[in-house]
Amino acid sequence: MADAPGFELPLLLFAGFRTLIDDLHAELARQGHPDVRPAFGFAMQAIGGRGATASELGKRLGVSKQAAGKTVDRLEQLGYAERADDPDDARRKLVRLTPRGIDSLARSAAIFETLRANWVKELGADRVRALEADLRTMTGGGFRLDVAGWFAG
Amino acid sequence: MADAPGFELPLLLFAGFRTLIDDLHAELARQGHPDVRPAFGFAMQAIGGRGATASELGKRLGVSKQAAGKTVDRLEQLGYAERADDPDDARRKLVRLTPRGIDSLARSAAIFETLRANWVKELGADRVRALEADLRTMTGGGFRLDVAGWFAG
DNA sequence: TAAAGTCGTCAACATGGTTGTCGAATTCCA
DNA sequence: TGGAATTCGACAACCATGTTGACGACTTTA
Repeated sequence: MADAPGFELPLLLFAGFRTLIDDLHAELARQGHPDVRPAFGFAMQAIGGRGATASELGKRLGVSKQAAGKTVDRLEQLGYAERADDPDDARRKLVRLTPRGIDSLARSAAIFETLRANWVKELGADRVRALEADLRTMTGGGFRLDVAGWFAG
Repeated sequence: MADAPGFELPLLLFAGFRTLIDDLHAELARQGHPDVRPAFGFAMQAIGGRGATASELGKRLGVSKQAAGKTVDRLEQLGYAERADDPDDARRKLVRLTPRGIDSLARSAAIFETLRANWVKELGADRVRALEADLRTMTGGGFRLDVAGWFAG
């Protein structure tokens, strides 16, 4: 059997990514978080449990502080994050996840475990481990969390 | 060694996709196509050698005909596509790739072969074939060509 | 031939990215 | 210690891309 054409490799990788993210959000919606968009999950992950300022968030996501601020606006509006004044530095405003935001992150982590377990059941643990190892080799393991802007430019 | 946490799997898949697409566009830029954005490559692929109407393009990309029309505007503006009246149906306008558009597609195909060959050199042909086969298993092989809108919603 | 459907476009809007600017607050250093 | 440099968050203007809704022009169909 001939090798697959080269252009299939990126499409397959994206299809895998997309399948996992779509499954995650379908299950999140079922568990009470129908408003979480993929972009929000990435942003909340970047905010983390200890909170972050808009500038820090921008650096972590690879976007400008202004763009990060807009994302925070959106998260605040949906009840997943809130802003609080920093008592030590009056310029800063600390963005923190609300209990609802933390809940969605915890559920996401659990769902990702389930989804990976599905892959293991389907492909076998060795193949999944090999797939992860190979991708780590080819990508250097540096995770960039910005997605939307990168594609459209 | 413990298994990787579940959330790494999608990040690794996306990192692999992104690495390939970034490498493609770096090389495309070197070969005289610095203006091609990832989204344009997908759109041109969807237009194909025989051309398409804006409505068809929208269906293939999974977006509205209006959004497809805007993408065509952009491709036209950059010299990668052109619109022509359909002699058989005065409502329709056929979008066709210009020679420059066709050139960028041909170069993309060649570059993807080179990139896959790099993966084979690094990982071995068996591992790359296994990776492709596993991803085909988990995704059903249905390629969706819309990317940008899906993520941000 | 009249009604229904399709095609492309325009308009209005949402989202999310960019750069530039700015006042306020903090840090640095001579 | 006090002025200069830096940093933070916000505002504005702009671009790119998506959405719906509407509409005129043109088929297709009943």
